[in-house]
Amino acid sequence: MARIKTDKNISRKDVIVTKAASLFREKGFKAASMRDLAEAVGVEAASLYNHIKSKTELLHELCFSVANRFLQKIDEVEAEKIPSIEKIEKLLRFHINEMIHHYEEVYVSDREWKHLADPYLSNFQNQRRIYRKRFAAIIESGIRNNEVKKIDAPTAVLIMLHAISGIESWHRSTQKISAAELEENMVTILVGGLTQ
Amino acid sequence: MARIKTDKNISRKDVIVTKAASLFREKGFKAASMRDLAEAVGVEAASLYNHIKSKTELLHELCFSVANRFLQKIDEVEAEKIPSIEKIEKLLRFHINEMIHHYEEVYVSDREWKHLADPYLSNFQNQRRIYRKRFAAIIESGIRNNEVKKIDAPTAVLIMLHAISGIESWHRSTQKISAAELEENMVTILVGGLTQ
DNA sequence: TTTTTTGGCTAACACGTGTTAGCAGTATAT
DNA sequence: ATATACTGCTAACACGTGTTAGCCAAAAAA
Repeated sequence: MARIKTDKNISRKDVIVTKAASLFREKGFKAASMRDLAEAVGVEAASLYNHIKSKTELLHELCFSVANRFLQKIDEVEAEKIPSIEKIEKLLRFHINEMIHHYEEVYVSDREWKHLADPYLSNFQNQRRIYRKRFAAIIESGIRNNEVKKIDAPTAVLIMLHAISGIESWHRSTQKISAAELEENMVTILVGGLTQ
Repeated sequence: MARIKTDKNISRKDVIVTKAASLFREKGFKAASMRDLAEAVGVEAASLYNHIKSKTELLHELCFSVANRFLQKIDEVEAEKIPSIEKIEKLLRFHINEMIHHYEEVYVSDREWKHLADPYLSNFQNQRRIYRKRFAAIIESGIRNNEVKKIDAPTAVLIMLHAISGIESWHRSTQKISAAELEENMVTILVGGLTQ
């Protein structure tokens, strides 16, 4: 009988959620089956249900744990007393690092949230919309202070967030530049595109 | 008996492919069923098979028709005798307009190609890789000519392509700026991020 | 050691999937 | 008008899905 291996402080459920993130990223939520997941965990499909309620629960957990981290960060950044352009750069760097170091989760949250079921779906979409508005507001205040070009703020947000999701390609590429280089290049281009 | 309606020069297959694009975009390839598609077309599921070979054939057609348009465009742009930065801007504007006016197809090609089956899958990935290399080469020549900042070209490509796929959010948003404004804003930020 | 809880297993379910076979109207060409 | 090619239908298939029930061994608690 093959038990799920756990270290201290990592529940078996956490192991499942982590493997699920990896699988959902690779195949997509719908295409990844519970039998696939079971195999990845080293157990029979039915056994998973000793630890989780449903397949969608896995998606909830992934999506909201990511969303919460971003909301917490924007709370923190908004409260700081620094120029808007620095706030933007801070958020940007946070996004980049999340995408680099929590790749699978962030990617899944970004691409697979469509498959959430209500009420989680509406909830998630709301949080997302609000987050983007708050980000846009920072940019607009940067425009008012002449720190940022006169551009459409929602469009700028859209560009930045999606550009960062391109780190997916970096992860998959064989000849990677270092994470630090990647971060600097992205900041150079994106902040450079806003300022002056 | 409810026939599929067609105008002149539009085959019933084209009608199906178009509806498929819309459905795959909305639900994702795996989650969109042939019965969904049939309903959208106004027919029973089995009837679709008088016009198409399989569900994946629909995905092939969508992915490769988009890919071919982009390859054709980069052929054209590479051949022009203009500064690299202008080539970049031309490609950028082409991408933006494709995403604006052939939204569903381009989106599906971008997000759902994972579900292609070999040999189409390898083929598509190859074309994609080659396209990005050619794009990166243009940027690199721009760097050599001091038209473009010293940045990592593959990273710049990744940013630009993914930023453009963010037009998805524009399509879904209720308060849209005009397509022309969107284009100018994107070019301003992205080209601005590369130059100087 | 004994008892209880935890976590695995097999078997099975109800259902949704893509697809095929065979048939019958309908449009098109002769 | 007759023949032929289209294009729709119903019925059915084989299979993969998420999930539950019921059972038993192993770990944890007593």
